[in-house]
Amino acid sequence: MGTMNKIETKGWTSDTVVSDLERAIHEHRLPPGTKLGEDELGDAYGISRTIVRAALLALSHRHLVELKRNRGAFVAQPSVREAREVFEARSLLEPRTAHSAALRMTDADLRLLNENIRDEHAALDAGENGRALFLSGQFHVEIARIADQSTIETFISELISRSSLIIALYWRRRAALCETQAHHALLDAFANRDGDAAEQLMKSHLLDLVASLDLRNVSQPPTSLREALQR
Amino acid sequence: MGTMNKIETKGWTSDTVVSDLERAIHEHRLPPGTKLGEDELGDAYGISRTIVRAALLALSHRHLVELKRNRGAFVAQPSVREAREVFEARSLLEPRTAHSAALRMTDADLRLLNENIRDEHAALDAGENGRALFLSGQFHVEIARIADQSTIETFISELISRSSLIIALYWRRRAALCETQAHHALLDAFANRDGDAAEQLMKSHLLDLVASLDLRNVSQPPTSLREALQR
DNA sequence: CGACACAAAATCGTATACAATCCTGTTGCG
DNA sequence: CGCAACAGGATTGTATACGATTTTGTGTCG
Repeated sequence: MGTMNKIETKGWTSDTVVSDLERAIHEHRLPPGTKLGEDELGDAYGISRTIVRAALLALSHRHLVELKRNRGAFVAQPSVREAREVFEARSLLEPRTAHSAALRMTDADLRLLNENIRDEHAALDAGENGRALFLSGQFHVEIARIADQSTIETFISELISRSSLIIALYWRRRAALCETQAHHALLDAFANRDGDAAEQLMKSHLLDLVASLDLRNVSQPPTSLREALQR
Repeated sequence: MGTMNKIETKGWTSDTVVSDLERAIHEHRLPPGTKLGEDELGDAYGISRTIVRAALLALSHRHLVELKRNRGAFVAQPSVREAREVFEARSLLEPRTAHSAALRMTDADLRLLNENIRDEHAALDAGENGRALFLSGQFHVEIARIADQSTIETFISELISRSSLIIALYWRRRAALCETQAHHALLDAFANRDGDAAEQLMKSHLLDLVASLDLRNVSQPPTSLREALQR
């Protein structure tokens, strides 16, 4: 367990490390609370701590990693409070953005979204739950891209990644097919260029998501004895 | 002009440097396009380039600074496109947030907002336009704080700072008193705990702001010959 | 005189060295 | 035997050194 293979693809820059780590976090290969040692990451990617620190700094600005002074970097563990805030922000941004996207939707965009849903289904069938979760998030980011709002896209992208952490911590049900259903309904609205329908569907989709979480405040700060054994 | 005094307050950490620079940018003491040399900043604050780079990285993540590889860091110059996007994002976030804030408003909050408006007016009278602009932005951030949504507050705070850059680049009118008027109207709605009114006022306030900008696409990429002499 | 080539200076990119802090295991004392 | 003090090791924080790239200045040739 102490060994960590080197990723010999070479050419790792700060940004690519960020993308790689973000994806690993998003796919739950790096669960909340995981320690991200600087030397360890440096060895893994074959780069010095300088680049690693820049990457960790970037991830901390996106609230995916928590930096504790003189203690190190850890995959973030969003609180119940933070979870509610993230979905509140999403509910302000995503419905209206879906509306805009529906009006700008091209056939190529529709094909892309369709492929996304197909891949997600395939991943689920193959038991690759992490990849499915990632693709599910990409669906939402893609909508912001189609809406042609890169600033909002940046925000949504961050919120999606944080949502993945929230799901890792607070997911209740195990039935995961509700996701693809909602996305399929959205796709129909997009195909019809029906902005109002898309907006409404996105709104209820987000409500369903929150409802599928267990956000009761019970045992909120249980992570008191130094993060409850780091996990 | 080549001299730069050292800021001898000591105890500069990465975050405090970020705050200091962000405020300077927000107040237009550092106009868009200004070069932020690493050695220069390091000397100014009495810290090494390591900390400076961390600060510049943070500012670049907030889109207040643009990093050009092997060229250096520059105060960002938002494009017309980006300007529209920023205000689109604000129009999605701020009205509903103002609604929430109105319902949670305490008397202490009202006093704070009132003081803010008073200070802004005083700054304007004293000819401190930069400080007035900063306070004007703080008004909006404060609303998000009162709404008790720190995630949204972070987004709005970034958008406000970026708006300051946009104003520096695209401001049209010189009459600046429209600002305090709108804020005063909002304060009234807050005092009445009237969420709907606050939401509506915020929405039109943002529309007024956009209307006061000159966002015609004419001469959009005039900054072609290496940023048109860096300014 | 103008254009190109080359050299020098300045600035950024990355790695590494050293200091500071924290964690852990051990020792000594009550 | 239990607890506190201390020492060793590990990890992060910061500064600095060095290499890479860009910019700028200079000289030569057409």
